[in-house]
Amino acid sequence: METKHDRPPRAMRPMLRAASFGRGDKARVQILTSKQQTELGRISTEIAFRRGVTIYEADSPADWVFIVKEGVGKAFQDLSNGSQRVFAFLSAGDVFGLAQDGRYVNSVKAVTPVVCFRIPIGELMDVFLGDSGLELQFLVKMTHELREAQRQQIILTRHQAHARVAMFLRMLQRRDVNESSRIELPMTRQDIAGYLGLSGEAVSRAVARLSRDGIVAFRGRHVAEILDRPRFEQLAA
Amino acid sequence: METKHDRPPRAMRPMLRAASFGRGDKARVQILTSKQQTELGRISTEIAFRRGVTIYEADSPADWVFIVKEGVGKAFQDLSNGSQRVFAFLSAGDVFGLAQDGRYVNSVKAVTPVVCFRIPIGELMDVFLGDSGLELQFLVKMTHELREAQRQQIILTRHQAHARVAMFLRMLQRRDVNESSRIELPMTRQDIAGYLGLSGEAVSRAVARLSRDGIVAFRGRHVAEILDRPRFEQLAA
DNA sequence: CGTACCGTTGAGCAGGCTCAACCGCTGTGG
DNA sequence: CCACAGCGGTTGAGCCTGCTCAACGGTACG
Repeated sequence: METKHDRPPRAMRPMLRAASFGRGDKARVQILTSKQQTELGRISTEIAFRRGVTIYEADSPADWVFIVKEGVGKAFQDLSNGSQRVFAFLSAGDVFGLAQDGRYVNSVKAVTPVVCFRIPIGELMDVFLGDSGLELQFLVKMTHELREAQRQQIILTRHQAHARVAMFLRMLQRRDVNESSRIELPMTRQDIAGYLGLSGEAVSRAVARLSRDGIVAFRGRHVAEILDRPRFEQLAA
Repeated sequence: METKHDRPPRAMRPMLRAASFGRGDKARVQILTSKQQTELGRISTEIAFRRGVTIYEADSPADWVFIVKEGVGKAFQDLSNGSQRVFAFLSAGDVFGLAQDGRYVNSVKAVTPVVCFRIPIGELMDVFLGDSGLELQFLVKMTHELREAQRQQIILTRHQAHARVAMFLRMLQRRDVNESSRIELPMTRQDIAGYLGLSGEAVSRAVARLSRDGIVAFRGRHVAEILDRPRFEQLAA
């Protein structure tokens, strides 16, 4: 390494790799301009982690955002059954640490030795809030969507069909403002099957089972009603 | 409905619903300020879709971004085996249509009658590009991540373990700039299992099978090499 | 009122999970 | 230097549940 400059050379500055919105690049490429790199570099510090080290734990206060410079990390959650759901392997140019409710949602560990750029979330937000802030709201929204997608990945790794359907119902319930026990399902069973990664028949049987077990009652095909909330929550947990 | 104003009343303006970064709200709430709503309203037009109508098709040119005002839609892809993977059910306050490479990645259909705010992508980008544009790159990145998560959902609904492992290997291969047939796997088999939603044993057996079938050779535990590219691509498709 | 498609139910099959034993590597302490 | 403990990985046996194929019933829409 020939780092003989006071300011880090180009290769030492943060990279963000992604496919862009516009026409042109389909590959995962660097999307920051040199100027943007400098701006990020100004507010970030480099930090190294040894292999196997926990970079942060889920639910801890989210004070920093990280960008991977080199090495590989994993973002994961420990599930109640003792297994571990890995959401992503993080490598050079990946961001992690964008939080929800001021806390990290995943844990992150170093799979190999990892070097990151660490950015105080407050300073990053200061940069973002420069103008109308509209864009920030879209960023928030996409981050939210990403978390939803991760939650859905958990659902998809659940094996029991009736548990998947219960999680699906709870998702719909949460989406409404009023969390009544009455849930509207405007979509078809096939749509649900496609969403849950099940066959249509499996959804049918799962619905029948929830009904038979007295956990959820179905008033027609598009309305569900939670009967046994404790068992429902346990299934959907 | 009492729409007697020239300018749409508050309830008629775009909403974005999400959980925010900061401390406070854990629920899915409106995140736009009144001013931001007005700004969006200025560049958007309302458009209604009848139930069952296709709002856009995957791979078609992405000229608009949509925000759901009311109703329910689904974002999906038709898979090669004839089934349909549903990535999300879209309801009030959801955004869709942020593209990759100038084209939509999913198809979207109206599950119920749907009303959307439709925003020309060019005008939205003009608003976003107001200042440094740094924030936009984060938006791009998170959108990219979301697509990755969706791709992973497809993997998770693949039943055959060796197909999942093949898709995983191809993902790692694509991540490297040089798409050589030699693939580094720094993570443990258990990490892979957690990522693919499989047991550790299933990963072992899948690896053994790929090896036995002459599709992939494993040089130690952390290096794979594609031997039969056609069959590999077919598996990972 | 008719015709699709959605939904339900049944029978049989297959692939992944669990439990369990064993191998091999690594790091540690006697 | 060697013995051992611990963990990751592999392999085997048996069970479980979701998929496939198939037939039938119901609903919604023209």
